Amino acid sequence: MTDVSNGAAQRARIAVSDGDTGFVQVLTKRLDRLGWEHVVLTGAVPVERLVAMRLGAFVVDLALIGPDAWSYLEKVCRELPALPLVVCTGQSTVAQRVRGLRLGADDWVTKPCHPEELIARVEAVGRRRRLAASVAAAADTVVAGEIEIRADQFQAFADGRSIDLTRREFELIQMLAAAGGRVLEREEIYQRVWGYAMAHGDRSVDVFVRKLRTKLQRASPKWTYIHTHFGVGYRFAAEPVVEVASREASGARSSDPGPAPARRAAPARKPVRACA
Amino acid sequence: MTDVSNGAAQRARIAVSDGDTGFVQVLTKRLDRLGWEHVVLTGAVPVERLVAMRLGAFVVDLALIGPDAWSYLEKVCRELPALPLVVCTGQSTVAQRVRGLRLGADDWVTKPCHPEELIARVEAVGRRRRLAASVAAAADTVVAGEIEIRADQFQAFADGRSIDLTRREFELIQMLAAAGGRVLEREEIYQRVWGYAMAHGDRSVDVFVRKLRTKLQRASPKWTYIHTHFGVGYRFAAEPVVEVASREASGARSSDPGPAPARRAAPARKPVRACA
DNA sequence: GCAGCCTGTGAAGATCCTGTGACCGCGGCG
DNA sequence: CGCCGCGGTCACAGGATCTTCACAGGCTGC
Repeated sequence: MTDVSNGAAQRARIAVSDGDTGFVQVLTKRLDRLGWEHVVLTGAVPVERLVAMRLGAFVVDLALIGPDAWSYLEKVCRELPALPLVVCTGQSTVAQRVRGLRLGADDWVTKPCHPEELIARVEAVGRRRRLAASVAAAADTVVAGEIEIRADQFQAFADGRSIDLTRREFELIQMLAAAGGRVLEREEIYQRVWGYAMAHGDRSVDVFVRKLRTKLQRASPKWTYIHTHFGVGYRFAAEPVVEVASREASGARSSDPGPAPARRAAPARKPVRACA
Repeated sequence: MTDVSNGAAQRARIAVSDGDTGFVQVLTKRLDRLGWEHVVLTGAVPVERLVAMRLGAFVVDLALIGPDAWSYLEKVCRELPALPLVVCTGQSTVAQRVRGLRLGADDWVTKPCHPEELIARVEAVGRRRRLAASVAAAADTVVAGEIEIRADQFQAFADGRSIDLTRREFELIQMLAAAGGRVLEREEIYQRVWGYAMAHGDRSVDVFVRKLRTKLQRASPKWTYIHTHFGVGYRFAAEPVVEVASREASGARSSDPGPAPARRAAPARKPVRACA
């Protein structure tokens, strides 16, 4: 299982990537006094290195990144959704700020800016949790039921055969599988897989879940992997399909409606259903 | 148990407390377009009312609150630590902003400010909160009697098996369980779970309590969890079903839906009531 | 013991949510 | 240039869930 993270929290480690050396100096002095560990970066550090740093927060000046700033920002947000990220720039337009925030930045400050405020903002962002939960599930392989999700191949396999997932499908299943059986709301799923805020009414998640289910079912008919929680979202968990003697029933969700006084005791234990 | 705030919910509901009607108008129009539910507040709304609103975010202009702004802010942060809070003001000094952020505000924007940016910031805060919540969710499990209420699954379990609660049912039981054994009046329950004032004569709470009792009894027959306080409301507490050694079962108003129409048994005593 | 309000039940609709299949635009490839 | 795989959007249909009602039985207060 991939999952989670470092949870523990040594001292807050913050990375600052900014071109204004004077500003950085004042800032680091202040951080020192507060007992924060800090790293000063001087350019676009590859995301993998960021992951390895186990940061507690990341302050970045887009100007220092160069022309690829946006894609860099997007990548950081995608790979490290749990990393508190504060963008710090000189001039910037409303549109830029909105774009950055929607991509996943947690805050955006415009210089000139008082170091104390920047620190307060970083604190505010990371306040309630000190988990550099690197979803960096990146390098490993997850096995669930009959399938195997290999990050290094961007593909999932059943019984050794590729399931032929497209890129999005793969990202979706990987994200779900990495959640460790928790129910994830559509918005969270969207945010993590697509990398930006979900528009109201967007059904993409549902559609891809269907595509995934179809392929999974074809590859591994005896198991169900993605469960719907009505009114909430989806949950990933490999569960064997309990088939009551009947024939059909690929459907899965169906068995027992509820308070129904009649039926009961068919399945010795709860199989697939979760909530709905 | 974290508090209820915005469980996870329906459409994002945001409260805006700002004196600049023009700004508010533009903002609400924008929110409408995005499909967000919104409430406009015109002054310092008591924290209890905020709790009942089940907000997904709160934008507040300190100037509108008056001289007690700071203590108000502090109170809101203390009572609703999970509520995404964005302060919005006209002029402000670095010291004020730092103070506000330290107190618990998630962001602080200074007008003039483009509505779009404010919205993007609110979204960013909400997103961050949600991620944090989902990680912390694991710890958010309440156990009572034989059942276990898991926030990360939006579901309750008895003996490891899902009780198949629907979303509302789950929110209701979670809310009741979070009350720590206090008797809650219907109105309060309704406010907290549904998020708005209960219409006179609305029986929804009763209906859902029944549904819950039915499912709980099916899953855990030896315990009673929801107790009626006649003329008052309901109280959640796991109590073993008192079995009178002899024949009849304790009458307990929630006796048993199953065999139903048959038994009646003079209730030797009412085990359920407490004070009323 | 009686009248009157309060709560427990069941069931019928009204609503909202998710599953589907079809359709479109894009970009890579032959 | 046409074909094809992939992402993304729509509108519709089937269900699941939520509300609302009407009725019956159980408390309370007198």
